[in-house]
Amino acid sequence: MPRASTKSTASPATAAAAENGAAATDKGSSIESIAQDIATAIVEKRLPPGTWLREEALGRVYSVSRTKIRAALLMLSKDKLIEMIPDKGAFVCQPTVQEAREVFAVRRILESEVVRLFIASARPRDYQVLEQHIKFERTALRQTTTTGTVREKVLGDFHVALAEATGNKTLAELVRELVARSSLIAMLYHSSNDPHCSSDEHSDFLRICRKGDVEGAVLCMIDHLERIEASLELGTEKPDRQLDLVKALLA
Amino acid sequence: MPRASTKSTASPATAAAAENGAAATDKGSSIESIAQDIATAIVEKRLPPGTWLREEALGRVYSVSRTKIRAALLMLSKDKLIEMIPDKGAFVCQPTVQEAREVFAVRRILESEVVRLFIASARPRDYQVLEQHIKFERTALRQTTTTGTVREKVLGDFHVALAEATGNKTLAELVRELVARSSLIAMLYHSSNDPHCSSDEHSDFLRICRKGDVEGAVLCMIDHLERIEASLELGTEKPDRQLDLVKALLA
DNA sequence: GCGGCATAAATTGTATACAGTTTGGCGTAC
DNA sequence: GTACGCCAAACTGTATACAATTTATGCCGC
Repeated sequence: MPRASTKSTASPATAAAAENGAAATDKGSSIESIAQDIATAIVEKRLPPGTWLREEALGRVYSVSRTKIRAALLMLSKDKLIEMIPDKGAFVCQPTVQEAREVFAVRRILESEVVRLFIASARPRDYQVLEQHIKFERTALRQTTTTGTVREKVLGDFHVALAEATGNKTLAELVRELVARSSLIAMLYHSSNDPHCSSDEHSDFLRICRKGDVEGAVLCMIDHLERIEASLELGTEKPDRQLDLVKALLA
Repeated sequence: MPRASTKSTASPATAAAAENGAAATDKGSSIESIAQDIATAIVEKRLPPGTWLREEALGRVYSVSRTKIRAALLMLSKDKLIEMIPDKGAFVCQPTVQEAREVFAVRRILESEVVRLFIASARPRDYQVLEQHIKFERTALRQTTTTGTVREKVLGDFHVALAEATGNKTLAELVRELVARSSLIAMLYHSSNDPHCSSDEHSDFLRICRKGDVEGAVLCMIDHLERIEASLELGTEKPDRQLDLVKALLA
C-alpha cells in the first residue's frame, strides 16, 4: 500500500467505542496521532457529520486526559473537520452547500497547477508510485469487506499523492486538507459518484500525463473534479441536521 | 481603515513585555484573540523569527494560565507561524529558503485565480474598498511613526482584501495564511522591496482591473509577486540561525 | 395531563499541581 | 586550565481539581 505509515496507533475512534469505555489503546498516544486517528474516523464516516465528540469519552478511548483530547480537537477544528461551539462541545462539521462549492473551486485552482507541476517534474518513479496507488484502489474497491465509506478516503489519497509528487510540500499540505474536507462533504451530500468510475478516471488521467499532454491532463483533472462535485446533491440544503437546532438556538 | 476590527484586545506582545511582567491586559482574553495578537506581533516583527515564546511569560502578559496560552500556540503552529519543539518550547518560525519559494509559488497559483474571480464578480463597492485600502497604505507609508515592519503587514492586507472580495471565504482564508507567512519570510530574508513601489503596483493593478483586462491583471499580479520574491535574499541560507543548532542536535 | 420552575447531573472552560525533561552553573578531578 | 559530571533552577508535558455553563429530571401548580 502506498504511503505505509510508521504510526503505531490503532483506529478505535468509533462512535460506539467512544461511548462505552472499552477499547483502551496504547497509553502514550501523541496529540498528533490522536488527531490523525479521529480525522481518519471522520473521513471514513465512522464519526458521521454532526456527531458530538465528548472530551471525557474520547479521553477514555485513548487513555489520556482531556487536556490532550482538547489539543487534538483544536487541531481538527483548524482543519475544519470539527467545529467547537463554546460551552457546547465539539461536533463533526456539516459543511454548508456554499462551503462545499468553495472547497471544490479551490481544489480546481490548486490541482490544475498540481497537474502542470507534476508533468513538468515527474520521473518514472513518480509514475510508478501513482500506478501502484491506482492498483491499490482497484483491489480496495473489489473487496466486499471495504465499506463504501473507506473508498472515499482511498480515492482521495490519489490526489494527495499526486500533489506530493510535485515536491512542493506546502502545496501538498493544502491539497491534503481540502481532500479531507471533500470526503466529509461527499458523505454529507451523499455522493452518487461511482468509485470505480473515479478510479478509471485516475487511470485515464495518468495515461494522458504520460503522453506529456499538459493541457489535456489539466482539463481531465478539472473534469474529474467537476464530475465529483456534480454527483453531490448540492441543490438541496440537508434537512436532517439534528444539530443545527442547537446551533440555531444560540444565534 | 479598512476592515475595522471589533476585537478589544490591545497589542502588548513585545518580546520585552513578555519578559517583565508589566502590561497586564484585560483578563478574559479568548484563545483566538490571544493567538491573533501574537500573530500580529510576529508579522510586525515585534517577535522576530527564532524568538522563544515562553508559556508562563505569555501567561503573565495576558493574565491567563498556561492552558490558554498553549491552546493559542497550538493554533499558531498550525498556521506555520511558530514551531513547537517537544520539551523545548515554542519558537517563531524561521522558514527555509525552500519553504519560502513554495509559499510564493502557491500564492502565485491562488492569487492568479483570485484576480480572475475578482474581476468577474467585482462591483463598484469592491473597488471602493480596495482604493480605500491603497489610500491607507499611502498614509501609513508616509507617516514616520510607522515602523518599517508594520508596512509589510499593511501591504499584505491588500492581497487579503482582494481575496475576500471574491466572496470565496475558503480561498480568502488560505490567502490570509500564506500572506502572513510571506511577511515572516520577508523579514527573515530582509526584503529589499520598496514599500512605496509595492503600493504603486497595487494601484496600477487596480487600474488594469477596472479596464476589465483580465489577463493583463493576472500578469500584473504574478509580476508583483515575483518582484517581491526576487527582492528577497533567497540565494543564501540564513547563517544567523542560533536556534538551528538546537534543532540540528535533536535530529 | 401539561407547562414551567427549581434542582441535580453532566459537560465544558480554566487554573493549578505535579512529573519529566532540559539547561545552566558549580565544583572536582585530572 | 580544562573537561567532566553532578545538582539545582527553569521550563514543558500532562493530569487533576474546581468553577461556570448547559442539559436533564422531577416536582408543583394549574
